[in-house]
Amino acid sequence: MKMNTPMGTMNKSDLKLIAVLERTGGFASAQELHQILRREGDGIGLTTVYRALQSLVDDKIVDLLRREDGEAIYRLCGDGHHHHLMCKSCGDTVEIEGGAIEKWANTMAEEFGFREVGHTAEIFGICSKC
Amino acid sequence: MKMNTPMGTMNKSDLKLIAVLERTGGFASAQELHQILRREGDGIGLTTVYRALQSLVDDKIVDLLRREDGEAIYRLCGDGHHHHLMCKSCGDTVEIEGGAIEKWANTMAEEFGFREVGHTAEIFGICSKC
DNA sequence: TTGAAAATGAAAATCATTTTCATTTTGTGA
DNA sequence: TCACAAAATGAAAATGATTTTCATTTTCAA
Repeated sequence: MKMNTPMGTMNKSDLKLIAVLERTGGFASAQELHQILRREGDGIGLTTVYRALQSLVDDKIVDLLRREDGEAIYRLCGDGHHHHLMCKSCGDTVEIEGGAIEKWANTMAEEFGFREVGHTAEIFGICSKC
Repeated sequence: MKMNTPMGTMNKSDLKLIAVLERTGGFASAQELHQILRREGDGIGLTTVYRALQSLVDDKIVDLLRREDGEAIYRLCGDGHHHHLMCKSCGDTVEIEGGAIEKWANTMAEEFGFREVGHTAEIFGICSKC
């Protein structure tokens, strides 16, 4: 059990959200996560769900992506930086290696004199099942 | 059942939006496009802007992407595919080539059996001026 | 035990986007 | 040219996710 996180604090709500995300194991929106917890008898409020997710994203414990309609969806991060391949149809996602992207981002940023560089890169399409 | 508007039958609003997108040449949200038109003296309504953009997206004349906050942003499809390097501080943006990304996206998608593949990739940091 | 800080949640506020609906514009056949 | 139906328009209301406000409860160290 982790006693201290390097960045930010971990409270009960954070842990609840992590637990649900672990259990469901995919992407889910804040609204969906809230419904799941409610259905299980937890009286947690929607506001708290949003706050917990926000803090988990800040601490890089969960990833935030977007559905096609713009709704935010969350998922536990594995260790290290990675990217996603998401099916537009069923929402299935695969975590993928992005070594080429890291290199590309750093090269470009350096070329234009940027510092404190980050990047986003996601691939989407239709998976073989759909 | 109504079919998508064929190239020949575009209405005034569609053309206005295309014109603005051509002129500004990058991404813009519906709200921004509306403001630009208003500023230029066009009394077009926000509803019409949304409707025109929707129909242009349906007709594959413009692309729809998402900002980090989930807001929809639009750009002409014809524009060569490129990516952006944006300053987190002043908002300055540089368009950059993404050949490496195209290759990466296609390779990954193929490996996992995805089709109709698209991708997003943006870099952000602090520019030299800031 | 106690008081301050952190956490919580209900309700209100925001904000992009969509829907409704009454009105205006446009195109077409007579 | 005229009449009229279909298409286009926009103001205002509705929607839905997310954020903010604020009063109350919980936690925790002194």
